[in-house]
Amino acid sequence: MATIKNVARRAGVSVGTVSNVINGTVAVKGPLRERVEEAIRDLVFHPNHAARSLKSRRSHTLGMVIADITNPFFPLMVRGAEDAALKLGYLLNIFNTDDHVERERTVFGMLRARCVDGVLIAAAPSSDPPTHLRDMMATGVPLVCLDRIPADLPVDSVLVDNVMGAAMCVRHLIAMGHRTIGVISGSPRLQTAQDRVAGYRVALSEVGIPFNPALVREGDFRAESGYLLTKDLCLSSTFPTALFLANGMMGMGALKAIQELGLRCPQDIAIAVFDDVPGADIFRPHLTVVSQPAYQMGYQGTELLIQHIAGKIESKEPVRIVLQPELKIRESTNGARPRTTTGG
Amino acid sequence: MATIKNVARRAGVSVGTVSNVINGTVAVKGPLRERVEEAIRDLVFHPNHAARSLKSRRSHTLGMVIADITNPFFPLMVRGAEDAALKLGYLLNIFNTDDHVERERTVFGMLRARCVDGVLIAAAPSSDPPTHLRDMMATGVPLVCLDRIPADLPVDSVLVDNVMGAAMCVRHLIAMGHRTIGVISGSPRLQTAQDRVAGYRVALSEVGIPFNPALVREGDFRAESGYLLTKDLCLSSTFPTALFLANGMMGMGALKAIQELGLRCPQDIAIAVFDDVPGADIFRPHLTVVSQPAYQMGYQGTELLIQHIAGKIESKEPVRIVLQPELKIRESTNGARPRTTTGG
DNA sequence: TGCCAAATATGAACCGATCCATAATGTCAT
DNA sequence: ATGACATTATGGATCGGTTCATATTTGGCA
Repeated sequence: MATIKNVARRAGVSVGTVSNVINGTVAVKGPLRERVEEAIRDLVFHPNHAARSLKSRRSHTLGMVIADITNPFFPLMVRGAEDAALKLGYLLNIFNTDDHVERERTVFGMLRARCVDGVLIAAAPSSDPPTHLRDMMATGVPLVCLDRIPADLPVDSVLVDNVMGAAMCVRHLIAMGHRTIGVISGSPRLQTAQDRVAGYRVALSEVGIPFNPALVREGDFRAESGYLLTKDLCLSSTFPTALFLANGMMGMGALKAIQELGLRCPQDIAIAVFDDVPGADIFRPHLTVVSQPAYQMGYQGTELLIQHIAGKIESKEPVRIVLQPELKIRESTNGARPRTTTGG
Repeated sequence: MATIKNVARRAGVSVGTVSNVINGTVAVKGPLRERVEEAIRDLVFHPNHAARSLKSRRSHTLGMVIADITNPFFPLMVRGAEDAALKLGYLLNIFNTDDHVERERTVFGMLRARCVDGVLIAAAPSSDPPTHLRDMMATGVPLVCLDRIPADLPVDSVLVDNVMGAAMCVRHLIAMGHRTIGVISGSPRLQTAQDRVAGYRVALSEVGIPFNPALVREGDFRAESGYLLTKDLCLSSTFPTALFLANGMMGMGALKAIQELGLRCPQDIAIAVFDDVPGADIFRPHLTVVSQPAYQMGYQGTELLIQHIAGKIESKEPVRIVLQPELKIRESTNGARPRTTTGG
């Protein structure tokens, strides 16, 4: 591997000059510059990253901490973050924690040893105070939280407006004439799940429909629970004409349940889902969803983080970027009025 | 951040001794060792990674080059690689190239600058000779190819036995009594696609069924082509009783086509698919598949790479690990004999 | 033409580890 | 007690960049 000294010798200049050409710290002009650039090309010189970050104390590397890349929500987010990072000259180190706080702590130790310039994290839900996040920030390493914010931590974040997304879904169902709308939520320990139920209630109250606890089921964001609870709800006495599922996997489960119950969708029961699902465009009926801008979340989170690193943000207040989900109306809510209104 | 000098001063020893304690290069004994360890703990000392790799010329970092993390095949592979890397004290840098050879070249430049100790790559298909791979190897950076091997390159690799997997699928269909078996393949430019058709032919020839070109359709590994070609094949004069789809996305498309044609699966037509698909366990009929050990591929590829880095492999011959796919018999081929045999 | 300030190039110190030649210490036989 | 040898600790050179104080060149003006 060619070093900066080789380049300097070949170009007949000092190492300092080569460094200046590379970094543009000081303008190097005319023939000198050309000779240096030629030498760099001839020797296929790549500045040694270790040497560079040793002296400059910046690694041009970001840490990204997520639960699990095999969870279909994360690849898009990671891709967005990576595209932004690469565009701005940074590189991403990805770590899976499976939502274990202990793994998070371990990972943070590594990030520190590697001198990452900043950290993106979709933090694990935890009742403990997030001391490792706080410590990292105290060390002066900028942090951006994606999707979830730990309680009581003044930190930059990029979020989806879960309340709004859920409300968009339910408003749409209401606009289609539904009045008896069931909801299958996630664990109330997750802020995300709480917000989506809140959005459901907002939409109902806007048009004066009273909240009916008998129409609510608490799931766990997995297909199986969507399947079981949809059956449960459809076989109960308060039979809904429409269903709002708080996440995509449960939406798939609901679809399966409805098929097995011999119900037609949307004629017998309409379905709207929070979160798009791979394969949703293959099976009938195509699901009406609000889709989360996961790619955007990764991309904008990374931009924000790098702005902080570059010191381009002076505000002492934590920055919060709230992204709007997008309602995609498809077959599962469309083309039929509810039974109770028109007889479907 | 504490440095090794701080630790040395605090423990009242030389920096060399601290280094020896950390790396175990030379055994440091008794009270000295204890004092050093205590100082390390007190100062929460993490050796600076940049300094370390500058001097030692090893970064304990691997590059991983894939097409696109949002393609559902890759997350499992990445997760496998990451788990193996972390276990062995390495860290993974992931790069998406979208299968563009030019991006691959750019990425290889970065990998070089970062002094990665080795590279895992699921190489983009290309007609050009893979000079960047060759150059990287010539520089002494070990390389392991995953899933696909560039032609004419003697390189370590971990592969799935595509011929065998396809043959397993088709043998199973034959065992269920089918004789007229259609195949929807991928682009013949992909070795993978070629191999899967080869496996199809192997299974047929084993039992003396002649190969019938009229039963073959060339798809492109996307759901849409599976959908269109399944309709095409089912409406053609050589109506198959069973179908082998060369990848998962096309399998989803086939399922949709069959539903729309009003055919029952497996009674009217059986389906077997290469490659598992997310959501395959939700929709009926559940698809019979051979699933690729993507996690294993990442994990074992990384182990192999690190063995090479550690110089534990002396053989000059490239190592090739061939993983066997697993046949998962589910509803789409089960529980019914083909029409032509039993009248279904 | 000569002088001074501004602009530009130089090279040595430095970042924080590793590693090796050398020094110091310890062990044992004589 | 002493020399010979093995064992262990030391400290300085080194990796390849960046950076800044200093040296050199350039250009404008009297």
